[in-house]
Amino acid sequence: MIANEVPLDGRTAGLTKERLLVVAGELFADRGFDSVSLRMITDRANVNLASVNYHFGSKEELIGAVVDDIVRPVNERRLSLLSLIDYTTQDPIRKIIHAFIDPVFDLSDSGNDDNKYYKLISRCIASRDERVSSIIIKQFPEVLAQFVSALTKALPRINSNSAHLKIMFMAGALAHSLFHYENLLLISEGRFDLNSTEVLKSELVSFLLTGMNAS
Amino acid sequence: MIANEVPLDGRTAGLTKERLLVVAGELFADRGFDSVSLRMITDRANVNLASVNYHFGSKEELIGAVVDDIVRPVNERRLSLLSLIDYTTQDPIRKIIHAFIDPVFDLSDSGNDDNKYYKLISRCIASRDERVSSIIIKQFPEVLAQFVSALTKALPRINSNSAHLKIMFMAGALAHSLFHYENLLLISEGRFDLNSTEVLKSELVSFLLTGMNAS
DNA sequence: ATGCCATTCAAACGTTTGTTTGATTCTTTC
DNA sequence: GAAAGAATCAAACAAACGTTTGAATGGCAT
Repeated sequence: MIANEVPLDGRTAGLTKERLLVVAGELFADRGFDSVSLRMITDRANVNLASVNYHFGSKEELIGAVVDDIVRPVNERRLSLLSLIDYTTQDPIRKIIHAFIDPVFDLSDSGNDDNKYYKLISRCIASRDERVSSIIIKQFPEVLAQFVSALTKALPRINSNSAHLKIMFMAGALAHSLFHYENLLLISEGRFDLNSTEVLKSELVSFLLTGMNAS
Repeated sequence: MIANEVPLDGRTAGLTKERLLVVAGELFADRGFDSVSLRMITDRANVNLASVNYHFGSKEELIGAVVDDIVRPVNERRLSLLSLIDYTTQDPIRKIIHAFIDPVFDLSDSGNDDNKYYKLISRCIASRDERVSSIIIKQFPEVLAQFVSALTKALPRINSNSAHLKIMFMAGALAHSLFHYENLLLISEGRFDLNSTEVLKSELVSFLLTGMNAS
């Protein structure tokens, strides 16, 4: 073995597949799923074109794997955080909001300024692409139902329609602001001191917090 | 002349171009810009394939025309409504919100349940596609700046960062809820009585109204 | 009627796409 | 070390794409 390649888990198996997932994620985050060809992905990943179909079966399944890889952990974390909430303590609504948005903000790209995970997850949340929403649609109704239930516990007087919609508003504000975070920095031309997403997050929380309590 | 085709305005000129814009808008709204081929459009519009390039030059310019056709009037209406606001009267924030969202909700598809304009405009708002955002990006900074300015007049204590972000939150909540309105109805399986977007709109307004006033 | 210009049309163009193939290389196992 | 299996590779595949072409068609002014 020449060993000029970095082994991942002993065998090279899994290395190519892993690289494809990573690189595809980066490109999908930047340009969307359709605009990125398999050749772009395999070139950048330094793997053979055929390896996509070998490891994943098709481009669609690659997209599915990339989306599932980022959406599933976020939704699992959301439900996990939600289940920990004690509704007898103060400010349960704040905790509900954090349960929804923290797993997204916590997607760290090791301090990188243009966080590919932010772009990718917000692209997924906002997507109406059949290939993406078919994955989202499997998980989101459960997530939505749980958060509606949580909101009802925290605000007994809220009705179901209103609760559903408020969760959607939250999802939209989250996805949109993260998605266009870069553009916002560009437009502002430096007038903005949002050097980290911390400001964005705290503004979002206070915005949502009052919104949730709306009549 | 066999006259088995329906004439529109005496001459056929303009008919084809108009039909292309309409049909392309419908398909783009449903499936996005990439997934829709020129052949789908021309088949459904009953026009020749080459007419797209004849009338618009390219697919990209067709997309641009469709997007501009829906985005420009909305933004013009927004600025127009915004300029009418008297900040000495009560509740200027409510008027700001209405100036932003009403032009979108007013995009009527003659009472059609699945309003193609809603889908299309929300797709545009949420899009990061270069071809779309290149059009959005020309208009939105001005719109954003005007609304930030308006928000500052209504809430003198607000800072610029916060104002910018709140406009983005509003845009996100608006686009996302409109975009997934159909899905929301599907998920709810009838439990929802959102038989019109009126409920959505009033919930959105009250949500945004309190959110804008957040600390 | 004739010539002119705009429009439409069927057909083909060259690319690019995702996918498949069959041979080759590497790794593991006995 | 040889056989077996997994993974990689260059090459080619058919299909779909946006675009272009050149002829055919239409209405309209002269």
